[in-house]
Amino acid sequence: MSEKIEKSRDLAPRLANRLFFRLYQCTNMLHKTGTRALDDHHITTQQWAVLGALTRPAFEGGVAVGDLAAFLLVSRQNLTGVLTRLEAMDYIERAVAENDNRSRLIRLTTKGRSLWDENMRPVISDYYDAALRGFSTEDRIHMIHYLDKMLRNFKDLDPEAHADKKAAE
Amino acid sequence: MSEKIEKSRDLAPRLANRLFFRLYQCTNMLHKTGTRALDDHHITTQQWAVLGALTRPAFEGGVAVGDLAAFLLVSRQNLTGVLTRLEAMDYIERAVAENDNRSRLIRLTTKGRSLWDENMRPVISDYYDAALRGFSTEDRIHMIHYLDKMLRNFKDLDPEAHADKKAAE
DNA sequence: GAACAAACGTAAATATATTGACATAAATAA
DNA sequence: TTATTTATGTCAATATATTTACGTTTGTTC
Repeated sequence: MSEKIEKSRDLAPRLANRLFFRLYQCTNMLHKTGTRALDDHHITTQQWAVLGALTRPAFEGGVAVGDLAAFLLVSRQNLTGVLTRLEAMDYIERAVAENDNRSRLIRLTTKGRSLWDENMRPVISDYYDAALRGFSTEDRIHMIHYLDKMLRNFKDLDPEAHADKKAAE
Repeated sequence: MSEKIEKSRDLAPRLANRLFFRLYQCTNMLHKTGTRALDDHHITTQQWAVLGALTRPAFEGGVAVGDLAAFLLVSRQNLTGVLTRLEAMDYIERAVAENDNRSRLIRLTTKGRSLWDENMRPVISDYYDAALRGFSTEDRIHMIHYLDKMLRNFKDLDPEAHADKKAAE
């Protein structure tokens, strides 16, 4: 009995280590294979994330830079770089917000919308199918649940993230 | 009945999208909060991953650059950069392998070992506790299982990764 | 109206990320 | 012995990442 307790106490750090290492590896592969999947369209995974976010109905009228950074959980400066390159490719545009002259609303252009709907969507769909092969619907839901929970914990660790608790999907 | 089937078909892409977006966000936060957790020691998350890997018993005698890159699933060139900075801080050393003069074995220095054992370990432990708050042992095991499975899928997607299927933990 | 705060662009410094490519030395295969 | 392959360092180009900081404009509070 006390051996069992001792064993399970010894197990937890190893599991945590293993879990985060796997997460690290998975992410490395996500970026590698994801970017490659969209090579034909010269879109990186971060650009993919931005474009995907902009397709959301809630962002159809445009989203402020700061809000988008908070949603994606990246720094504003880095996002600015990504946005600038997407703008250069005519996939997004920046517009002055009507109710606040300081604010810039980021939104998809027609070209960007077309890229997403006609070029990226099918590739992404195939990619997801391959990456989630063998995952049942229940598996997916469970994994989302775990990632959700972890994300909440990360946000609790980060003082700046508290103001953005509303950034739920 | 056909409505139910239709509904579950409609659900899968949304779940996949949601899952990968969560993964993306989690990773962004992992790097952000993880690096900050080790600010006192000026260690980034990637350096953490390298140092952690080098503490493995199997790598005690040193590990070749290419093997380490394959283990961590990062590019050789990027790893070289990380290693060079760790070497500059005297946390690792490179040694010519005995049985192959072309090969460089990467291993922890005494200083690196001490950094890991005495400085990083406690911080990491606390960090993991916080990041995995509310996760039971079973949750952790399931999460690892899912990540394992996904990693396998990613590797299947990547022609170069096939040679490294042995890189299991 | 003055003081303060916020939104964004920008700059700087540092670290990570990839791919493609090349050169050199060493190991392996023919 | 020669031809081929391999391990690593290096180069180049591009893209992402963070933090700290500053400046300008605009909005909000007192």
